[in-house]
Amino acid sequence: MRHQDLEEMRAIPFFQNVDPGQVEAMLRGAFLQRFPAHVELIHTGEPADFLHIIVEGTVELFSGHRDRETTLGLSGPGETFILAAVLFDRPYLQSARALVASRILMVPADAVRSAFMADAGFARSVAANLAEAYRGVVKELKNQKLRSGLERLANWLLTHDAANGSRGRFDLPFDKKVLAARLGMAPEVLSRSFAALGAYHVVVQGPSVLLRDVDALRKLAQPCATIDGTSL
Amino acid sequence: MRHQDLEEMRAIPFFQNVDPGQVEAMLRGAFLQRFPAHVELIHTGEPADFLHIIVEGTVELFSGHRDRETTLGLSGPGETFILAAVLFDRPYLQSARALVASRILMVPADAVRSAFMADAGFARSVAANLAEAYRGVVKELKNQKLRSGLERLANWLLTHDAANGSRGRFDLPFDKKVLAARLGMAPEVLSRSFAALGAYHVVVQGPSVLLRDVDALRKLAQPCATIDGTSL
DNA sequence: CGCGAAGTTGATTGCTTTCAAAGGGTGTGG
DNA sequence: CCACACCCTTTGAAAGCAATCAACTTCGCG
Repeated sequence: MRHQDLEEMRAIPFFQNVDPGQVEAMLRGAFLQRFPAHVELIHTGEPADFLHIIVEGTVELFSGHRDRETTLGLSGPGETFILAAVLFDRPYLQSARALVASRILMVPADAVRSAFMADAGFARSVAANLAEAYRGVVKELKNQKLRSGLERLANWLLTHDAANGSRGRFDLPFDKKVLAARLGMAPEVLSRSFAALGAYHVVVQGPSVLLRDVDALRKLAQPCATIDGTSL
Repeated sequence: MRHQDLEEMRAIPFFQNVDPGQVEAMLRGAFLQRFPAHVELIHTGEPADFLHIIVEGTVELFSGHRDRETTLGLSGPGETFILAAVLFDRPYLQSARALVASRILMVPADAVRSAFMADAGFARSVAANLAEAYRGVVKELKNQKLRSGLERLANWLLTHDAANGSRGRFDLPFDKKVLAARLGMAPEVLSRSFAALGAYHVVVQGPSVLLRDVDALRKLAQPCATIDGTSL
């Protein structure tokens, strides 16, 4: 790894408040890898050899069973996956693929476990990361079980708009196909849902989205602090 | 708390490999409370004042939104909830109610946070607990999104039978209403699903379940290590 | 013996998926 | 530069799984 890269890696939030010696030890055996779009990074059921940390890009977490497949979440820069499996040497529960060309820091699992055992600061950092991840999945489970597809879309639009300056206007950050998967619906349903949101003055043209009546949309969506989170 | 109770509390797995001084500090401010059935222990959205540890009984984790309600999981003796919220002083994402009369150890949140900051062993114990909880929710999300109601029931039956000696015969540990909620379906649907499993030689009479053809059931259920877990 | 909750069964509705087909944009190779 | 292929997206039609509403039965318990 280049010196400049190393410095960038040390700045990752996950490594803050961790004994620098332990960070060095983890980075020593790590790879900073570039992956092209669509490449599968890890596969459900395999042993957890590396902790992955997204430096740049977007990753889709998904899993299949029989002939079905479902998207479990999207992750962006600064986020890790899949820490829980790496920590206790368990098989991955999810697969991951790069949605766009991405840079991923791959830290050997045993280096992570060593640091976890040796350094209290890192153990706390790990716990914080796991706590956030846990809360994220719980929110997603509630989102899925308590809302209709239309409501999930409405809330995603509001959350995404808020995260982008509340201008009531933005471009979708990825294909509608991906958004549909993120929201847990078939692409056809997303298309129909966008059409249905016309009644709430949501105007969609290609990737551009215009929210002309945020209040009406909010009334439909009923956003909720214990469901709507910070994930993509 | 009585001396005998204190000893029982110290034996909780969650407290193993933790500095005894920190355990004492946490237990000092803790309550060992008895709750009758149906009582709500914590409520979604409220601040996390206590870490709850189930000593005896069964607790249902659930949450509501608008006029809907969904069960997110069931927990039994030895399990904690909701650690993630307590650790970082965030609002509960889930509500909890006792399904049967239960004994719950309630540890003040600030005592937990103090121990977490002071003791590396406890920090690791917390991380382990969160990792298991995280994996549990991911499994549940996959169970919900990748399987039909009938498949969820079939797998629950197989898992529960295996956890009880694989005798192909057991009694339901709680009302069918609760099982339906656990599996994410309306009680009527559970009833119909049981009827449908007659074709696989599943015989149900009241609370008693008889699996007369485990192979056929397994073929339908297609159990999977990355979905089927250890939860109730 | 009767009340009430739990469970079953039937009928209906609705959300979502699936299958099918067509339009639209982009990139490549001729 | 155009033709074509391919994928994304949309729209239409049909089918399915599950929720809801309603009525009836069963069981436990006072």
